[in-house]
Amino acid sequence: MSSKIDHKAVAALLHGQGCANILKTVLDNREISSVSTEPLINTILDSFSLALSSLNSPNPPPHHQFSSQNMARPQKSSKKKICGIEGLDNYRDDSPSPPPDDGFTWRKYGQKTIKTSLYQRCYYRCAYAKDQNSNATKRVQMIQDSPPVYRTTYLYGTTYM
DNA sequence: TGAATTTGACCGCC
DNA sequence: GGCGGTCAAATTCA
Repeated sequence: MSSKIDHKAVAALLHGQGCANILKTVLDNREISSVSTEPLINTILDSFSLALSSLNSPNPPPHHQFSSQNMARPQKSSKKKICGIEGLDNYRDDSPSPPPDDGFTWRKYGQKTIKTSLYQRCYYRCAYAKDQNSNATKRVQMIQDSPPVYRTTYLYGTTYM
């Protein structure tokens, strides 16, 4: 039980670390004028809040991006072909650029044109999913062209076979 | 040559 | 039947 919570906390911390790296890159490149840093800062703070909440309580905290409530079709995504998963969590992040390094190594396994969107959605899976017994996946989709906005949806699934 | 990516097909849910 | 998500073979690249 606690291992599940630890995994979620670690995942949230890694996500926050990745966002911090992105923020650092943005600041290093003086991209402040073209890229808003506020969403990144909020994401970092949210990641820490999520991690702390995961450590303190098995129940996820209310969260503006913790998307059970904002996901368009959360039931479908959580049911599809993900067998034996407990505590499947979604974490959504809208950024001006796709995160180059968010703490995980991702391997792309699919790309689809979404009916309700003009842009294609890319599907990534943790490259070490088997080693870490993790079903973490993420979906990256451009939702806006100018200025570019990429919606990254993380799904942290832990299997107990 | 091995690893990563691409892409069409398949599966299950609504 | 339509759609989104995943699989797996084919292709590309270092």
